Amino acid sequence: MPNPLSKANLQKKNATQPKAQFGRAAILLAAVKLAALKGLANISLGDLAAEIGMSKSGLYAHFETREELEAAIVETAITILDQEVLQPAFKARPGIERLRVVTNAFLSYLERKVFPRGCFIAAVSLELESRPGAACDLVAGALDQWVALLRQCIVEGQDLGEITPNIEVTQVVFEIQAMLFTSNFLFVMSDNVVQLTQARAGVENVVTRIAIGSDPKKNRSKKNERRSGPRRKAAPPALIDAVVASRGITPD
Amino acid sequence: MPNPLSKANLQKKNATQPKAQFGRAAILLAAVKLAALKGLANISLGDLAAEIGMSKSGLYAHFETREELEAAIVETAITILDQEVLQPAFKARPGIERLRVVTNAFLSYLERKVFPRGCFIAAVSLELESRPGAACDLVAGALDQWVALLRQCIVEGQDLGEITPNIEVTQVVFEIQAMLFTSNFLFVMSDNVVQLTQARAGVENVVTRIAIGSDPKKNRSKKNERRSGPRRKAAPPALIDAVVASRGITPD
DNA sequence: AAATAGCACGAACGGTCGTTCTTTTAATTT
DNA sequence: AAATTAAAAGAACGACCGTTCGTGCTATTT
Repeated sequence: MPNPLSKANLQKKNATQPKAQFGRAAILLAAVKLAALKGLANISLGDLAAEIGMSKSGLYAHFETREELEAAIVETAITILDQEVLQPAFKARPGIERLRVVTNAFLSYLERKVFPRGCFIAAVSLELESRPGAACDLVAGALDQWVALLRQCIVEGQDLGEITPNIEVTQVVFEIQAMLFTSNFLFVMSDNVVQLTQARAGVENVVTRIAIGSDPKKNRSKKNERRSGPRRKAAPPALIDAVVASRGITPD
Repeated sequence: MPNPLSKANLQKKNATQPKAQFGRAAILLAAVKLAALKGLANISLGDLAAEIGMSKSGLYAHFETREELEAAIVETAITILDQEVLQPAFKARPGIERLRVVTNAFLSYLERKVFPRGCFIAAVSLELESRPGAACDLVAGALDQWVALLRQCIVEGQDLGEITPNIEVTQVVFEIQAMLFTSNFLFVMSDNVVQLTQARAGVENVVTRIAIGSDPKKNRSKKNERRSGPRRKAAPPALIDAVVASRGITPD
């Protein structure tokens, strides 16, 4: 029933506007970026809508509720982390080699600022720990996957004879995680790549301690120049920005 | 000009209520606890007022604005951290001994849950990093103090001949900080004291690597049974709860 | 050509937020 | 005893929040 007297009809505009046409993916990428900057709980639908240039109510064509949006944001971020860090690790050779690949992949992912404020999962995990729901379950699963990958590297190294069987694997995993996790924190706080280098050296110190057949006296600086070397090129632009730009969205 | 017809007069209650009488300190302790649970930016004046049983407007007798309240909260938390961790460290003997004391003090401060969700400074530092102001400056100063203390321990150890002069002090500080910081994160996430033990072992592994005159072959499990032992007693109740209770405030 | 379905809009809702103002009460000072 | 002061209450404000609703475009399907 078309009503020619409706308010909307009275204020009809030229009707030649581009009518942007957003998709779930474009919204989610902007939302992930915003959530990384301000925290998952601190994004408002108004801010998000303004960021991508659409109205608040328009968002409800894609997400039934705010909670569903948050879960979708976390899911998107986990997918990015998976592509950036976990997948490259799974493609690498087992053992210490894989450990070095995951280390470099994670630090590169920090250096390139795939997320504007460090690892997204680390940023939201503390916040979500006290707020159960779908989003919380997703990050818990991602954290489990992450720890399992590190543990797998150590056990593989033991099976291959690279690593002493006489260690507490859990302790080693803790120390490696400590290097990477703290690197994330300090790099965000200081924006100084030295924090990334120190994490690399810290992991290497742990590896030296548990490795078999490496002279424990003085081989603490080189030794990984070719295997994990090709990853040290000029950093491409941050993933989120790249994808968002490719869709013609101007975030700011 | 007493107005006997005022609304307030009409709903006058028995007027024998205790009229609690709060002070800045009592308000701040409850506020610190609330901020530790929900994040500094996520406390509302209404929640805080309800928590301590007074009205929102009553808070404005003590704090001119919300920002001032936030700064005061951070200042209070820093004072607690200082008393719990830094002061005991400064009283200890220099060098490795002091490093062990600060390590144990920090882990004990986590275990006793002085703050309900781990180290308050660590929790709010990321949040404040993107929100300049008085509160941000305070945590930045506290972090600097913390790093300076760890560095001081290492340098002292070198001067005393306990630690090899042939190391990069900054790298060692990074690794020690990594153990403690990650312990904080994982302990909050899992509520499992194993994370504290692993941090202690991790620090000890670093110390073993840089120490002079310690047999690097097999002394990786005991060796700190007496020096840092006396601190492993039954944990007293959390500081905040204790102080709040002593003032007769029932938080929940 | 007509009907349908998916996006996106503006307006409005009830609720909560930080803040201000006025008033009452209790304690202290004069 | 009167005056002053500080602590706290209570009501109200404008702004913003998530959400709903009715409507209008535009492209696809019938």
